[in-house]
Amino acid sequence: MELRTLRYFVAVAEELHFGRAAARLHMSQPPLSRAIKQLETDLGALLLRRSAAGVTLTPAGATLLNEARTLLDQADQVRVRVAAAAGAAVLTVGMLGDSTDRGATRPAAVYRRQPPGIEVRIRETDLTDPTCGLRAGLVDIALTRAPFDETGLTVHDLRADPVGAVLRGVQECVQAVLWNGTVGMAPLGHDLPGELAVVPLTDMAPSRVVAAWNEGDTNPLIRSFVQIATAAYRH
Amino acid sequence: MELRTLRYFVAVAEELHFGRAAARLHMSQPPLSRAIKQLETDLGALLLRRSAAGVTLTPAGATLLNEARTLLDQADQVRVRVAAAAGAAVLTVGMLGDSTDRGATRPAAVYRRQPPGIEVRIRETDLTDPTCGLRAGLVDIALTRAPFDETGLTVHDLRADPVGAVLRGVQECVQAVLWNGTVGMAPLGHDLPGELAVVPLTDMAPSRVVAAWNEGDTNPLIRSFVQIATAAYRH
DNA sequence: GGAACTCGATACCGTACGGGTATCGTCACC
DNA sequence: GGTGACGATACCCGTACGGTATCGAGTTCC
Repeated sequence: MELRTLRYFVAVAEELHFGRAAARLHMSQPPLSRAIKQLETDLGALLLRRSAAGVTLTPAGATLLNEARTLLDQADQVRVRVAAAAGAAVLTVGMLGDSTDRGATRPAAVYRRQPPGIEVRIRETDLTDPTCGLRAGLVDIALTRAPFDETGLTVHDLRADPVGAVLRGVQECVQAVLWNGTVGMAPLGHDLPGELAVVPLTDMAPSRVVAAWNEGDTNPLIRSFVQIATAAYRH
Repeated sequence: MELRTLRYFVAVAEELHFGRAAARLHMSQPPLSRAIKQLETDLGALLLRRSAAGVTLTPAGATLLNEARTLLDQADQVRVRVAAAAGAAVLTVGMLGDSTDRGATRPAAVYRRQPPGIEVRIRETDLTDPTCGLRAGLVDIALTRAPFDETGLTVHDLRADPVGAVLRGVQECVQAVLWNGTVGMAPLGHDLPGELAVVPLTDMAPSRVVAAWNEGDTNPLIRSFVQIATAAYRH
């Protein structure tokens, strides 16, 4: 029973679907199945009932889901506390305007609960700099949207919004195409002003919300922040 | 940062000596050094100061020692709670008379603290059956002394007492050798009746206190009991 | 009722990491 | 300055983790 295995189990137990859980964990389904089975033999208990109707939790599985969540939370806090004891007490987060809603509130709250006051500074930037001042050293970590030039940066996917075309009417479309060769596009899942219509585009790569930081950055708060942000961006 | 790595760190932080910690973990020193270094880069903090005078904890290391201990304790309790939820609620422990002092009290106490009352039954046996009725199915796990016939059993070392020769006087020795080719021997670290003297024997394999259980036994309480017993036998 | 689809399990493979032994570098300490 | 102790380094090997391809069972739909 390792923390990684518990993360796997939590994913499966929350999705109740091996395929989706594997996608969420950025891995393929077979090793995930195997890991869960190993966890079951290790604990000596059946955790999941696999049936054609879907995956359900056994009593042991339900218990483990609760326990594992708190254990993983505590493990995250261990990282933060050690970082604080090591003296790294400030984390500056850069954000684009359009993701302000959910991105930073939760991680900031988690950090503020830590005993030795770690400071999280939020720096909002406009859309002209997708890296929110990462390269300039203005922020330690950026919550932003791909794609952008990733050289020298480490990028971690947080969420993939499907993309839709923003429309007002036929004339508008024609005008838009005439002007710059395309119609307006926006990630779905947001509320747009009332008179606008959005048509989902299925054959287009979804818009990725990502966390990015400078490749060699040793600030230990980055990793824990990414973990918390990952959880926060999953509704 | 995995639980295994944290166990490694706790061992080193408690021993303040890589070699002894490696011995305690039943592994060699180089991979242990490497694992600790990896943990340090993973956490982004220096945990230990290595100097010729010895190993000392940094502030970050001291914090991690505390945090890791509680996290590992909680991980052990997760195992127990899952086992309880799966319905395995009874563990019978067999013990030899001479190890009663420390073996079972601590694990039993830990188990009694668990919410869904897991029952730990203690069964003491005399020295005629070193496996305390393991093969007969009378107990789930035995705390006993090696060596004995280990076929079909899994054996886990808990402690290695150096062996001493028990003496009263020269005549006694001579008599003993004449009688059965040897003098009396006993593991050290125990209080013997006052008039007896004990001479440590250095060239003799130490007496191993071990936990043993039937090889295919799936009772999930066994593993957590072994972990707790291991900790309890280290003073 | 059979064809197609869904989804977890299985088989198999390559690599990476965790473990081992051998050895080095560097301090204390005679 | 020689020697011993101890952590770091170099190197090797086996396991185990993650990958792709495929199977098998169960549901759905025509």
